[in-house]
Amino acid sequence: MTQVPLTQEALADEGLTVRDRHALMHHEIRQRICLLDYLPGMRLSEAALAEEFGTSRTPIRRVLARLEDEGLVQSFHGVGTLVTDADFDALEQVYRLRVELTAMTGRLDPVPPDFGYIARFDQLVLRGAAIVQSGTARAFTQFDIDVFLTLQELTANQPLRQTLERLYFQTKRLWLRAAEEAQLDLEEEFKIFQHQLEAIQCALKSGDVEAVAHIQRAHISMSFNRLQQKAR
Amino acid sequence: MTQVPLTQEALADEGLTVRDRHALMHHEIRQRICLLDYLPGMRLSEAALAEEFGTSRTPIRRVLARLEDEGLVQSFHGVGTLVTDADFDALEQVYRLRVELTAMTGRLDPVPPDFGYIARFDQLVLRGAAIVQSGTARAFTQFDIDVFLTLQELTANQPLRQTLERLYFQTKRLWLRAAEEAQLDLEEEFKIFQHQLEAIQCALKSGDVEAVAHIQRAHISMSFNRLQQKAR
DNA sequence: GAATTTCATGATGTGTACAACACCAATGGT
DNA sequence: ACCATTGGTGTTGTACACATCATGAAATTC
Repeated sequence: MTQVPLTQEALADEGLTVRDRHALMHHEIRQRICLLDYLPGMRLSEAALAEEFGTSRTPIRRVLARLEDEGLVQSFHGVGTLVTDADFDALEQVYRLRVELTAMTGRLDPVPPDFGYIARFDQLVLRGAAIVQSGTARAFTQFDIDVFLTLQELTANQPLRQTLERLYFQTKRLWLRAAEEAQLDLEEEFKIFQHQLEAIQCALKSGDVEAVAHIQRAHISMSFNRLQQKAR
Repeated sequence: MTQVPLTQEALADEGLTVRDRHALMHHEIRQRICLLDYLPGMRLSEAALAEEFGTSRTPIRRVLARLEDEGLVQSFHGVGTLVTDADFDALEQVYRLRVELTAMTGRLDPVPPDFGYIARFDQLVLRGAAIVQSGTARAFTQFDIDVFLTLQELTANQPLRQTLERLYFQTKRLWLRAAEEAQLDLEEEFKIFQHQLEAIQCALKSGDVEAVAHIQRAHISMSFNRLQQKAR
């Protein structure tokens, strides 16, 4: 798989509204931060990003301002826009809130999965099996993001989804960072995640959205515990 | 109490960093929306706001973009920036999430109140008593905002506070709107709120932050129920 | 030689002109 | 009389020049 400049192509596409272009750039930069392409502390140049995305600084600044509100970057006048440090203690609060909110997805406006959804999830399980056998930490994270976004569809509560998305991307960096520092047993992590996927798959087929939420909650909580253990 | 142009004075103050100016304008415009100075559907002119705050459109646009992320306004190219409609059904989700999250403030990183905090809360109770006797819906809402922000200090969990603040300002308009449409018994609402304040005061003095959270939760839930009843 | 000052450099923040777009009223044709 | 077209007007979105600020290296002074 080669690194294609998909963002430039996508932005060159016509028929995109202003909102879409903004969302695309936001999504792309956020993903780069969470995949550690942009490491914590790294300086993001507005001018460089503007050139890359084929626009001026103004739209880029709007995206960066949003990312700043979301806690992923921080701008300093005269210095630059820096990727925030994924501090463990500070993110513990985010993790704990995520755990509670995830459990809530089963109670607040759950969406019963239809056949198409279950089919898509089956595809994800297959893709996960491939990663267990031969996958990098980065590919796994990318996969984890896709799974998360798919599971988000099971809640119709928009503010809950929006909040969970913010929290997810704030914490996700922590895992990948620990993995790259070899603090985590990658193979074990893959297997655990795959087991979780299969459990969710089972719950989905019985239409039990609340069970899906509980499985997720347990997984997030345990994942954080493993992280906490290895960090000390 | 006269309408003083406090924002212009505050913005004219030196020694304010860029962040502070941004926060001031954000706070001011958000408050105007929630106090229904800017009614749902009303068009906010960037140029007019820029002139009022003594700046150019650029910083105003940043504030409006943030308000758009928070769901209070929505911008349309070539049309304008409109205050979002406080739709009841859509905000029901927000209300329900608020109820759950408020209960969580007692469990996630509660902050035991010190003597100074209790003293400040006593002041609030006194101020509330004055509103019960002779207060407008607007003054009450302003008071409610201050109480909310004070109670927020009882949680050290930053993301939880940030989330609750978003949700609070999204729903607060609904109450004031119903009150102004005379759907609510104002005097009754005042008394109920004052009773809640005194209950919280009692809980604070025994240092039971979790009880404070539960009282809040119950109040928010009941307040929404009264709103729901009167709306039909 | 070390401390201090100065200044060059590059970053974000701001102001402003212009482009893109939506709305509406006036106008012309049918 | 009605409809389509067209242009005027006001809005948000974008590009760019400039202001403001922080940083570090170089020059200067003691």
